[in-house]
Amino acid sequence: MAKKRPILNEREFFEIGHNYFLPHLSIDNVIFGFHNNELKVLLLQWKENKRWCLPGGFIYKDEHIEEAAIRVLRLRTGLDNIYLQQFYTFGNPLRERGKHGITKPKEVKTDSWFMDRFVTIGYWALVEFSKVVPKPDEFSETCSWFDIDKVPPLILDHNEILEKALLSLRLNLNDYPVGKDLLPPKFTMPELQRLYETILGKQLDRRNFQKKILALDIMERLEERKLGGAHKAPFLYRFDQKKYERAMKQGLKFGLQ
Amino acid sequence: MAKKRPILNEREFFEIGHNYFLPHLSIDNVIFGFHNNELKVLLLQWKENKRWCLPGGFIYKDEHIEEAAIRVLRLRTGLDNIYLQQFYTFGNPLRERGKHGITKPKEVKTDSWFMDRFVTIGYWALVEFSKVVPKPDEFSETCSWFDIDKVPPLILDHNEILEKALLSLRLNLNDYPVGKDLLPPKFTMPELQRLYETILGKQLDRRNFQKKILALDIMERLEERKLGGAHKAPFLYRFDQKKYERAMKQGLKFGLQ
DNA sequence: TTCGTGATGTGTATCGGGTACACATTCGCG
DNA sequence: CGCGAATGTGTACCCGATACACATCACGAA
Repeated sequence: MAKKRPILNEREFFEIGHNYFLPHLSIDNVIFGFHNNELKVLLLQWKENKRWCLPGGFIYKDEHIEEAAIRVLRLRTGLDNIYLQQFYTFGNPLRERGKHGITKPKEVKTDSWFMDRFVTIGYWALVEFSKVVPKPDEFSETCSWFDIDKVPPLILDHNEILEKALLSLRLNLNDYPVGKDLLPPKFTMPELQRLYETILGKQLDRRNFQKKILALDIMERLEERKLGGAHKAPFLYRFDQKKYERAMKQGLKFGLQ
Repeated sequence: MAKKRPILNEREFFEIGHNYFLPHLSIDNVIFGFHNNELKVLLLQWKENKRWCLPGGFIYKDEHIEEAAIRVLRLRTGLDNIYLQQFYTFGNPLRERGKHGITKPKEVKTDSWFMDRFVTIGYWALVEFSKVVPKPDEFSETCSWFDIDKVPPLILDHNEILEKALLSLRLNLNDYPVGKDLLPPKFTMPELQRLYETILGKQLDRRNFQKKILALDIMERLEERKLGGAHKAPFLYRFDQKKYERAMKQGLKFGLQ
């Protein structure tokens, strides 16, 4: 699966990267997390112009595009075995870094493939916030989480890509228990509800939410309660892998509108 | 929008096509039609090896990928102003014509970009069967319709692409009145039902189907009936553009499971 | 120690869409 | 002219979705 890949230094990357990567084609990952009752997305800040962007990368000539997306995710988060969902491919001919004020490093004398027009394939992933150690890439000085509703203007069409990822995530909410990936192993019902409310962008009825989620029969209530809050202590829950797999076989519906 | 593009002859296409098209990147269209109560898909047959494939094409260096898809659709069907839905991008590194017994024409002496590994972007379209004049491309001798369940083995991973298109179409059935594009202007309720049954791959109750479809209030019943059948003459219906637009504004659901 | 606050835990009545189903009608054909 | 087969139409029921109320309890303030 994971082949040995050449390691290029920065100058080599710009000058001869096109010998190793597919030209004109890139990957962009929208990596979602959930923390403090807020949906977050992982962004990088460029050294050069201080602007923010989605974590992305390129595809080795003999690499599956999904492999490339997995590689990018691993490099930025340290995480493996994460489900990635391809959601759209963006192919505006104006997707060209030079047309958006991005330049190659001054040390690079030759023309660079990096400045060409790029078609980019978008993937999103759901990760457990606390497990992530954000790591900038070679072009970035920072890699950090942003509240989904406090995302700054991003380079190129990355804001549009993020929007489309969120739409796709919403659609997937009906077919996949997103809490399984976005929450820590033990969580409370209010936390799970807040997650759904954030993704859907609207309020849900507490009692009906609990009824519906529990009816799926894919999680178990623990004896423990979450103490420390200023109010009645809520129960902790945990996804039950066995129950979950059994339910998925029967074709589960998570439709919460 | 539609820019002037150079016209390449066959030899030029193979030998210098990479100067005009994005390398390693292609478009494949899954074009659906409906005729004789059967869902159909448009396929091409290669001159060279007589094998069948999806109509596809390449992307000019300054062309939007969707523009390319529209261009391919127009070239094969003669149709314009058709909605195209991008559904998935296929990026297996083994998508390389040489690895699947496809060769370049013998007249072409140089190596050809055409034989490289390709990532392909899949679109599907719904067209009115009777309006289409299937037209083969330069590499094909035939362009014709196939029943969706009688599709032969196709080149590369085109069967997989077709499968995925069908899945995507099924999902879209809930958000879009497919009959509007796939049926002639006047149609009967049984015809519309057969269309849904074919796409969903299962039987629907006649009375409930009619109730649900009419409840959408996007079509009108005409006075005419369709004569000639061996039984009671069914009414003809027509989609009403005004009603349709009004309904879409309110967020319509075509959920037929 | 007690009490107030505010969030959580649980149950019930109602509404509406979805499903199942039956009988009358009518066109073409033999 | 009557038969067969498909269409036109209406009703009862089921279940999930929604709306909603009251009891419980952890913390913190008095």
